[in-house]
Amino acid sequence: MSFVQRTHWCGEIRRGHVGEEVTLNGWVHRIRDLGGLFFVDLRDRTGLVQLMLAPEVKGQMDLRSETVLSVTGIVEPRASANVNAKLPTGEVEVKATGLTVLNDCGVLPFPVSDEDQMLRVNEELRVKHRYLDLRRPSMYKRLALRAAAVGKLRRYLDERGFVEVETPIFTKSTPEGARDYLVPYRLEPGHFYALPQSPQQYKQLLMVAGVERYYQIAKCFRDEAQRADRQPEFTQLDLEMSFVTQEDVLSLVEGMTLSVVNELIEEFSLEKDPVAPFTRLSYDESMRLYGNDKPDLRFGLPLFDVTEAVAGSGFGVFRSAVEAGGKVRGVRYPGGGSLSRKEVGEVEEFCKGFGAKGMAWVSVGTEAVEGAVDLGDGRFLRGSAAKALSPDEAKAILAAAAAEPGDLVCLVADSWAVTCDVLSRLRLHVGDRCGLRDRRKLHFAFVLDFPLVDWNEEEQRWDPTHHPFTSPKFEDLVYLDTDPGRIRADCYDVVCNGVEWASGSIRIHRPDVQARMFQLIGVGEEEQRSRFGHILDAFSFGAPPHGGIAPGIDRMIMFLTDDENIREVIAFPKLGGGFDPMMEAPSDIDARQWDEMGLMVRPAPVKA
RNA sequence: GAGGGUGUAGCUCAGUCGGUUAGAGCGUCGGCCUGUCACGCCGAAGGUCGCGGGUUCGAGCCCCGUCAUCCUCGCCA
Repeated sequence: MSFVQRTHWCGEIRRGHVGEEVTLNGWVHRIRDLGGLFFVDLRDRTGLVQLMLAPEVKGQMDLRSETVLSVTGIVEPRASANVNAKLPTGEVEVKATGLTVLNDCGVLPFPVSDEDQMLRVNEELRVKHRYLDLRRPSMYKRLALRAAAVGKLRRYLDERGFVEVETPIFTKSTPEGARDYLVPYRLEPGHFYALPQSPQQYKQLLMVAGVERYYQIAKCFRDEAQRADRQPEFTQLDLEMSFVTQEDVLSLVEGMTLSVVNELIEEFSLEKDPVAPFTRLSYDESMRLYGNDKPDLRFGLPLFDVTEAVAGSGFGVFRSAVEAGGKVRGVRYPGGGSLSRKEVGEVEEFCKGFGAKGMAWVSVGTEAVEGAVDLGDGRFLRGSAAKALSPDEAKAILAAAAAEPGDLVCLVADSWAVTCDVLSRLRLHVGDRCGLRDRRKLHFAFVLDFPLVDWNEEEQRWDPTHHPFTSPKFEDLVYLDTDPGRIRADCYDVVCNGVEWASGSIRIHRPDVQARMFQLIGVGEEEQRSRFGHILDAFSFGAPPHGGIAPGIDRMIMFLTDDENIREVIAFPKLGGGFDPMMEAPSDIDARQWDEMGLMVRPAPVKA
């Protein structure tokens, strides 16, 4: 079928086009039928323009939402009273002279033209009819933003001598980390390919291959439970460099991020402040000040530690925690002193929900209200711990917390790990409640010097924190036999606003160091051969020193769009169980395919 | 694997203490309307109250089970 093709885009028609004949192609966004006059907002991917159809032009044609049109007409100015200030094209309209319906549209499953209502429409329905959902300008903008982001990343790296290399999707299972997605191998039933959880080994092999600077926009596959920010397949900017130090990798990724993100903020008019150079902090600092390895640095409220000050306290909860080798740490809740008992109870319940045995609290005021303890310096203390603490202890806590009158000071006494976990979450919770997590800010930071290994209590062994090829810091190798937990790695994360964005490391390139690493994490020679033989072989042929990093593309877009759900930034996402309601995948296969693959399904085990 | 929320018209939701024929807005269909832009006005159609079982004289509502979905914990080197 032939049709008249567009001479202009809907969204670009302006006063300057008045008098011109234009042809537009697009979808009917919305209709206003006044009987003798018929208005259509015509939409293409660039925007909307109003068409005015006289009765003789419109005729008996059946126009409804999402009908596909080719329209020819004259651009006319609107009378000042009729200007629509909400539209960039609102000063003009196109008076149609010719109109062709290119395709009709059925009754829609949801209101495509109403962005407000679409915010509440059931997700499953949106994903099932994704091709309609993506017609919305806000969704198209996400696709365009993502494409621009990937394009800029590629350009940035191309200009710096990186080579984009594709690595296989059909690869080998490495039973570690996440569950693999498996693909049956027809020629040898019982053998399977695995889809890559990341191209980690390939990129290191490319360094052995002398590529020196590699990157890839890489799909990664992990068969694990879903979360708001996790999909079974997701995209990373995977990159690796040879003959580099940690500093080289960091400065590259920082420069790239600043350049690309700031250009996107500008070009897409995103409601974000320009991104500043990255903050740097060590893993230890991060745990001490924020309780986790992905701090939200948009606000302060660092955790504080009063273990020393309350070690001999009359407050039994604190004393016994310290005697058991634990810590007493806390976080300040600005203005929390005005919370009711019930509200403070809710904060305590929040803490208990993450494993705290309880939460002690004090609040400080300047008036001698009933039940308050006089600190003798014009300040008065209330709270669950107020009476049990000595004035010196109380003052030490207030000083450590930097508490001002009116603040609530929340304290948790427990093991180091529990205080970190509970207080890091409480800090974010307080940040939310106090409105400190500013949507305009993107605060990027490097977290450095992660431990090389951590102790796996269940298995009674050391596990790699990152992966077995991560290089230890040379100067820390002296702890290898005496205190492996103290060895730091040349390993780094980029975090943004409390979310892990990128993770990378300098890799081990010396066989003797690699052998000691395997020894430390309890991987014997036989297991090394079977699981890592190919890469160890490769390293024996002159592997250069190398390292890399892999930022998440989906999350990068989420930062920029303020989406809290990763589905919003993926064209065709899957639902919670990994199900795609549009394609109806995964699906059964036909009998012949079962047969060809040499597969059968075992009956489900009977539940106990 | 565990916990919580949701499930009523095409969409978004209301539905009182368990009690008459399950409602509203939007959309759809029909009619009217020459300056609308969330057009307006009049009218109509449209329901397996997720599914199965139970309690009850009577269940959208209570109970048990189940399915789907969302969020969280665990998990994700």
